[in-house]
Amino acid sequence: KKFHCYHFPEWAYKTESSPGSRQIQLWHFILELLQKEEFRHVIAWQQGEYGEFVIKDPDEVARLWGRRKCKPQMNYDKLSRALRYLLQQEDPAQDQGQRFTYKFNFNKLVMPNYPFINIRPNGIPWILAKNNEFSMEYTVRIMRKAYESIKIENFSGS
DNA sequence: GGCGGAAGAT
DNA sequence: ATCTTCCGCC
Repeated sequence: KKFHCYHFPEWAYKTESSPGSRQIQLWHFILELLQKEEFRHVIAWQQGEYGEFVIKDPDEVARLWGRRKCKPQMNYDKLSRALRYLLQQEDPAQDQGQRFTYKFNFNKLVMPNYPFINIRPNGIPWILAKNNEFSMEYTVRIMRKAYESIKIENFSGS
């Protein structure tokens, strides 16, 4: 059976890419679950638009989130409220989704958290080359590499 | 189930 | 700022 999944760059899944030493952020936690095979019955990428995912077991996702944040009273009602805040923030014009489905906007949500990319207030990214000097060419090369790993890939499996 | 205002926590 | 909690409304 063929299905597709969304490839986000590896670094996006890593805990270290969560900004600073702050607490785990919701988008990052969701991405973590999405990445792991063992949670595919709980949450999974959805076919459709890029970044779309379905929560198959709302209670379980809420339980895991609550455990991670040490909030034993967490439930899907509260989790979904947080998700609504999160996704509204990245795309206020987002349509009301289907049941249990949400959509990440990778560029707006995850890209600003790329650990090596600095974003100026004007939105222009920059990366320092190894000699500690700014190079637009280097910046563009790294950005392109990051974007290339963002693609939909077909593969076989169960 | 899903939405979003309002207030509270960190 | 990023949720958490609570809740009325559809």
